[in-house]
Amino acid sequence: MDKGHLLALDSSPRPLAFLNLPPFHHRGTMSADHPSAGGRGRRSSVEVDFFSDDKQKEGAKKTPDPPPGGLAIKKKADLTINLLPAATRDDDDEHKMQQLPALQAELGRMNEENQRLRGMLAQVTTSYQALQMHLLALMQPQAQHPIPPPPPPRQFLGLDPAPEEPSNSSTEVVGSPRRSSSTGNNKDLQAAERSDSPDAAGGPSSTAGWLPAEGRQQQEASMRKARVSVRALSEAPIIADGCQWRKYGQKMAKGNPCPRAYYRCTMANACPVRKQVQRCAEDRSILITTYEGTHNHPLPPAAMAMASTTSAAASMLLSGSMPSADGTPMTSGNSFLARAVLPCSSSMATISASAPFPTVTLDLTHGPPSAARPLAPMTPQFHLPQAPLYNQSTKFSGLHMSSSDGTGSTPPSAGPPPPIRIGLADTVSAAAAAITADPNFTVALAAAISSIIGGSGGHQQQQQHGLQQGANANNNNVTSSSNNTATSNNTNSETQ
DNA sequence: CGCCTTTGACCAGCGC
DNA sequence: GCGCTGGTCAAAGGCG
Repeated sequence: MDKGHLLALDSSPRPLAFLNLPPFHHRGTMSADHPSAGGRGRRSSVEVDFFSDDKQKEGAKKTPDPPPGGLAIKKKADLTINLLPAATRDDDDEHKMQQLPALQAELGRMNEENQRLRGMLAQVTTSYQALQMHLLALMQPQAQHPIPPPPPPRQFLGLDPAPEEPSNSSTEVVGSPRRSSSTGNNKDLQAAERSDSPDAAGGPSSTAGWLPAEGRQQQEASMRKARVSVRALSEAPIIADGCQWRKYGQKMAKGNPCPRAYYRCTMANACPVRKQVQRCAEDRSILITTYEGTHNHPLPPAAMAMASTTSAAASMLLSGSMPSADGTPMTSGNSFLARAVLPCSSSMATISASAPFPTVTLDLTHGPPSAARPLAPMTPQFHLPQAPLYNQSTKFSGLHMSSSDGTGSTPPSAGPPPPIRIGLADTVSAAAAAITADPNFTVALAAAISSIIGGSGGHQQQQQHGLQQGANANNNNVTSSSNNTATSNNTNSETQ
């Protein structure tokens, strides 16, 4: 791991905190549109401190004793800029003095950039919340509904940004799932489960609890269940995501020689969460796992990584995929924002606008987009120390939107609808989820940010906060618990 | 004995 | 209406 490439002499074992942005930072490209850039900053560095809170402390620790009476370039500047051997010698003061103004100016610019990025992050967070509120408003079609009651606080993780308790809900069951439940001994339960799943657990109906029945019907008719499909390189028959799953069926899907296995969560009695596991027909090393529904029970820490990731993805989908009449999801605003934040992304998240199940596909199988490529060697894989989620050669890449068939079996680039960009806030959510899954995602984030400097910056914890505020307001314990080790994955079935 | 997987059958949606 | 397909059920059997 060539940390030096990225960490800018930060030898601490902490997750990425300094982002050694591409050269344009040092050329002032980033500052071109920033009138305030230029040489006022005191504490400055070529490092862009996305995580300044920690970093400021760290920086203070690292440089407890600034050079006495000497150069104004202190602290982190020494760490990153004074790499020239000549500049480190006392007898080369003249050289230092020559460099000083330029260095100061550069440091100032960097500081400004840092501040600006932090400001952008705040804006992103704010925008996300605003978008989410806007989404909620949009989800009330012509219903002069009073201010919706806030979703009940939950500790559960799932695909629903704000799900409601699935059980003992007195609200009528509205909207029909993709198909009515079949007959059978347990069909009533199944029907109730399915009805609850979209209503209470399924993302699209997450807000249905407080929507008028008509509005809910419309909403469900348009959005139904949200799905999150994860494509990961894995030799294992199944992705260990920390949950307990029970296989209840297996089918041969059309167009894929590999069977599709159906699992349901068994961590709680009536947990509506299900997942499908299938190998990619084109590349059998790729395991496609599609999640559907929301857990109605607390999750072990190991499961929270995936849950938060899928939750964020579902949120991304739901908040950006309010289908229009022609089924086109995503508002133009979202698209614009997404373009702003992830122009470099190419293949991380895809969204399927196709009914009946809007689906987000997280493609963890590709290398990083070109913009992040220089950083790629830093994080070839996303190992999740506390959870086995991504420890199966899972790779992360960029974010982008396209269409798939909703089953997760279609490659992200496939599908008739044109690529759709995800919303900025959703991107933040997804990014935050990924960060939750693995701190190394900051590398990719850094690359994304650095490549689109006019777009967004990020503070890891703030993004996580944003995720938890928006993508899943209920999984506040994701971050804190993600450090715990849990090996509760008892999934041992095989797809093939 | 309980939990799980396997697997054939069944049902519903959808397209023709 | 029919066939295809996806999704689910449930009996049977395996395993610890």
